[in-house]
Amino acid sequence: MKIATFNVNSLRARIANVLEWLREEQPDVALLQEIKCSDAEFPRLEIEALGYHAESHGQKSYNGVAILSRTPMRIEHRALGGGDADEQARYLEAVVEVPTGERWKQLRVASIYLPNGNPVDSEKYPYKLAWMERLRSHAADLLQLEHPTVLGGDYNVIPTDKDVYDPVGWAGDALALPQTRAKFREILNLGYTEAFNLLHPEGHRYTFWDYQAGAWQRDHGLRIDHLLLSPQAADCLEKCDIDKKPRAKDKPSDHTPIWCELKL
DNA sequence: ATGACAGTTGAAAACTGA
Repeated sequence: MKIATFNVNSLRARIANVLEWLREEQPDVALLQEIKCSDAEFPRLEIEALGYHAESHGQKSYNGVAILSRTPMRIEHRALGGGDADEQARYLEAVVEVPTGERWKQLRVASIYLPNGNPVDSEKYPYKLAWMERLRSHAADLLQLEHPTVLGGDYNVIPTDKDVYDPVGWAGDALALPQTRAKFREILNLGYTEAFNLLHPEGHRYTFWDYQAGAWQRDHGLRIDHLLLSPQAADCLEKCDIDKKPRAKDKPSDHTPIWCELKL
């Protein structure tokens, strides 16, 4: 069972890259962020032609998340609680049916596009922290189910200094501030395992490289896309890795996919 | 010190992103 997350930076602008990635890597579940299109504009036919069920929580121009699954799924939530005035499409949660030999199991997944929060002296940073608290609260509720759950996506959080090429230069950024990291740890401390860090604690492995200033060529990257596993999912974790190939292709997203393999 | 890159909107230049 391969679950991948990929911030595509516009699904319509990236459709060729995304379809090629799906064909080459064959994830069973793909969590997409920054699709930047409404549900009506979602390129459903091309994706379904590759054998995926597709659900989206889209928005015109900005944000937008989606879940692709090879097997049937049902949507559980289209937003986090506690955000009545929040119009931004940043959350989608589904339960996926997983064939495991003689019987089917269920895996809960969420596609998360956590706010960036810059500039930190604007209203955007408190919005980020409030959104993280809403996520923490919901993540706590999900643990009570005691089911395998993967909360994956673009967290816009650099968890530690080993997850950024220039820790000093980024210390005051919304992605790295102590408050941001502490809120992220609060979620982990509920009982979630950050899959990549568990299997690759060495650090300096990135999922994002800015388009500017030759960041990709110089490996000036950030690790901000994460897969958080409930205890029941972490028990099944076999592999986790960052797939740098899509970032090296023509017209790439500035993010690259990260995936994990679960043996449910 | 500044801008550098890419996408969206909408038809130029502003806004957003990380």
